[in-house]
Amino acid sequence: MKMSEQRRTTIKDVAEAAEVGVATVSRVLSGTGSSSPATREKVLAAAARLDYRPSALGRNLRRRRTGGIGLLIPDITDTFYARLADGVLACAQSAGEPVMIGTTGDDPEREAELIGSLIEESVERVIAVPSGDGEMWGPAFRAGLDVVFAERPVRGREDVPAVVTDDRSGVRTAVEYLAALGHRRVAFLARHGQEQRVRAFREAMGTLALPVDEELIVRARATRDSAYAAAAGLLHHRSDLTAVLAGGNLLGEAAVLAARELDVRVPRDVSMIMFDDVPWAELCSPPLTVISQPAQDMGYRAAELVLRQGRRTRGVTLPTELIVRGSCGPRR
Amino acid sequence: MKMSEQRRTTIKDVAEAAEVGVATVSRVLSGTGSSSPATREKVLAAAARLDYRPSALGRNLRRRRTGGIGLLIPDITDTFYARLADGVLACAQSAGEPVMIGTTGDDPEREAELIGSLIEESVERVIAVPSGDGEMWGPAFRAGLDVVFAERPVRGREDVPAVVTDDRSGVRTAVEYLAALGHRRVAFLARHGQEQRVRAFREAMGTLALPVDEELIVRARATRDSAYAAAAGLLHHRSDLTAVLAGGNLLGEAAVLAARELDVRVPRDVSMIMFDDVPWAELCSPPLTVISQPAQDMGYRAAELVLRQGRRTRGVTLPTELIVRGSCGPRR
DNA sequence: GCCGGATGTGGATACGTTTTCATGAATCTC
DNA sequence: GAGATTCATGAAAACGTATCCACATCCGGC
Repeated sequence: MKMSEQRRTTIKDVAEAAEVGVATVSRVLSGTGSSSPATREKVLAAAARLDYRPSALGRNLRRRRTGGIGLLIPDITDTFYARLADGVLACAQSAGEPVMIGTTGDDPEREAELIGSLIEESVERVIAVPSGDGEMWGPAFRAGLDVVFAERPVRGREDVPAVVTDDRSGVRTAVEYLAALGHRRVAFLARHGQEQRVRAFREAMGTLALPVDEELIVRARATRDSAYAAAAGLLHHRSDLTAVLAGGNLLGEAAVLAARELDVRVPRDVSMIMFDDVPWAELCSPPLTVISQPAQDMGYRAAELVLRQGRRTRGVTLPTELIVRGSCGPRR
Repeated sequence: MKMSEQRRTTIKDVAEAAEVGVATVSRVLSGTGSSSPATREKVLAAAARLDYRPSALGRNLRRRRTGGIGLLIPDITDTFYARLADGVLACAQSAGEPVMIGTTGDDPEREAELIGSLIEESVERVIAVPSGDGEMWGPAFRAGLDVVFAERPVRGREDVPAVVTDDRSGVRTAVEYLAALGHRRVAFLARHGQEQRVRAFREAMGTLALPVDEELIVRARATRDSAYAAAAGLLHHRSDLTAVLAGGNLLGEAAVLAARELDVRVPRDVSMIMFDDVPWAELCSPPLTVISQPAQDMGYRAAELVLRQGRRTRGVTLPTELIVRGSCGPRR
């Protein structure tokens, strides 16, 4: 609702009330330069009395940059990205920095639009889960943005710091765990863009001398429908598989759902293991064995990186952890 | 990463390139006022050639307001609020408006800080799930913000439009459903701040001539730990109850978890019904019967309201829907 | 007691845009 | 065809801040 428009108190008002110049007020309030204790006191008192809040608008224009950080994620509804965003917010808010958020839906075009929007707003610091390839980001770098990638790097942009999970180690742990249970026909349910994990999967299978059947590597788009279709197709047509590794919580959800729908019993008929630990993994029956990823931490670290972009910094790789619950059993 | 600083192309550059005044450029580009087709053409060509993007900074300062909308939610990790945020983002992005997001953790103090931050940034339009009472919002109204509340209204601020679910109808539907199954000892697991639903619960029970036992109305804070403690306490100490109504998905999750932990079988020992439909409700066993709320729609509607705040508008109440799955059975 | 440096201060400017206002040209009206 | 009206246009002002620069004051050192 709208109230009466009353002119906002500006730095000028404070200057008059404190009987000093605006420059002095600015210096005192921003802590730059020097000022005598007496005037400092006067200014502070006047500012408090008038309930003065400096306008970010004026400051931004003068500094030619908007404070705060921009955050671009594919889907806020996916708990993984929600936790990532939560980490970013935790760090940003404790630093008093506002956060501008946008969802790309994993669509490079929308990503490009959002990047443009950030440039227009002169947001200089951006954390993004990139969906497009390097060229979407050309304008961003040309505009001088400080970018940190999260979850995935962008090939061809290795110079941009990225905070990612240790995909190779995570996948290897999962595959080794399944192999130890006797599984040989392992399927990988991946999202488009998870090529890193697919490569790691092939590598891990190879290392353990397990057969890599390319038909058991299925890709889906980042929607529930697409994930379900992929999972159902896999379970329906490939009855020789004995274990499924899902590349993310959406894929895992789809796999559990499809298994139930097709009367495939877990873990008796097929074992299941999923990337990303989520609250419902404990709720479904049997509880899901997962490779947990520190999503919130990932966001927090990315925010730290982008906030102190002073010194040249390389990316961070965060560890995964195998959490054994009840969805994997010995090969039938 | 940081690239070389090159002066951003301004409206002045475009004016020179097009051999017109800056005022004309502004008019053409913003579509205000009138201009001859010839000059319009020249300006557009020059702008395109220079790849000009108007700076939101300058515009904001001139207009004395930041575009876009501020969004304040308790917890982005709670899928309900994530879906709400998703709705807001969907509407805002299709209108080309940036969104500044903040999480309050249901803490009035943090909420007040975030409100202050929004005022400082001159964000004029705000959608909020309020945690504090009316007085937190005093400064916001004094600063002339356009506020729309979501999910919950604020008592004492009935003049502020609010987009809420039809709590009374939702609760009544749930209670009637349970009553029809023969349940009489029904517990309500509520979050602090859900007093509206608690009142509706008492009312519905009364209408059906069921006993209202205040000890069966339990409140928790908005964290998983608190929710679990409340649910476990309820199931542990009150073995005479035969049905539990959870006021939100966090509470429902806790109830399912606690029931499993305490070997309480659903629905044989106790029936369960939960506010808010979430993906995992279908995954757990038995699948959870829920009162679904249109969370994403709620966000979208709130965004619509706050964007066309031209004419005085009242709030919106959205309907709920009972989705029967497998977690409710006849009274044992 | 004069000079050089340090220190505190305020006037003025710039940031990039939108909008008001005045001006000149073009079109219309009777 | 003269006056009235519309139309397109650009110069200039404003938005609120940070910072450069010049000035004034004060101090210690010789």
